[in-house]
Amino acid sequence: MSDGWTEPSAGTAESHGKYISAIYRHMQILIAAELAPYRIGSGQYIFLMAIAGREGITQKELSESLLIDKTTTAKAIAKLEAEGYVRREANPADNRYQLLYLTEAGRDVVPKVQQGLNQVKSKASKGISDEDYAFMLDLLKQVLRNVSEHTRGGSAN
Amino acid sequence: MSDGWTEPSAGTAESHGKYISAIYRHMQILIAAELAPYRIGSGQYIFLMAIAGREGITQKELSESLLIDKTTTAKAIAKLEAEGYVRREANPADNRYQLLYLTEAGRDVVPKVQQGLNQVKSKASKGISDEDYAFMLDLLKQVLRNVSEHTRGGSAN
DNA sequence: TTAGATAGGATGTCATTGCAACTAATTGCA
DNA sequence: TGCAATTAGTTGCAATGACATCCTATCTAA
Repeated sequence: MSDGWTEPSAGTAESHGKYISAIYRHMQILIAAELAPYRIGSGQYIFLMAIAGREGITQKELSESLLIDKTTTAKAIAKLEAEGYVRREANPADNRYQLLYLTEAGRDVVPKVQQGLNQVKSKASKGISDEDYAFMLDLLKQVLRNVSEHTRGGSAN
Repeated sequence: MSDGWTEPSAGTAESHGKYISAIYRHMQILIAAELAPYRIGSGQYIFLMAIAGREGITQKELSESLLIDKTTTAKAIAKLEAEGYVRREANPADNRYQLLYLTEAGRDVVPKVQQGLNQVKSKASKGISDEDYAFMLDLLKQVLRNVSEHTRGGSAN
């Protein structure tokens, strides 16, 4: 649709990449600002919420379900642990891995983080109907499936 | 709906954030791999294409139209210049501005980069009809408008 | 039992990106 | 005219995140 550069039939036209990237960067800023009071960065909240959703999860499982590199996971968990929100517990049956649990402070902060995330979500989805929003999520899921198939971290790391 | 954690009416339910972030990260990887032969990273291609779309643009204008911080722009342009794809020219009327142009090598590489981006786009949009894709883009644009309103870089940097 | 394979993690390095603070050039107002 | 404010761009620093590589613990097979 005329952006300056060409557009032969299907393939060259406007791509989601530009918007995905811009939205991602702005969301990072909004979330970081929202969670700064709890000393939780935009790179950690997703792990905190995932652990809240299933205590006793391992780093490997986190990496797989969030499609994030395991070393990134390791560093984020280390930060959450340093802040006192997450606790590691060696699995007595297999000392190679450690089970992740929330601390008291972690359990206290999770609802606040959830609220902050809701703030950001409601800002971001203003002017979009629930149906349209749900439809967009479905399409984004399809895109994610497509792109994660083509990268190393597609299913594991 | 239903991911493990709560969902009081509208606000807590599944959010685009998770998908945006995962798609962004995987796209970065795909694009970097696609453009590696030309020594153009995932952080530079968007500037190259924007300059191709309007030669003589300034860094300020790039930052505004791409919604990217001006310091990020400065660094990306420096890399493109170091690779010999972009050339800076001082504006004689106002020495604060530098006008950006493609070099010969830049003009040569642009179609190849466009092709690489098309590759990535077609991988990413597999299984999505043109209509649905266009609809998704519209929704993403709305989300971007929403989030960019709330950050410093909303209109400028 | 022990060598090799496997798996969870940790560490070092690099690219992308944003913010604070700075420089240099231009503009505007007294 | 002259100095303060504005504007374009740069530099230093920090956070996010991926990849390569290494360490250690566990498991498998000879």
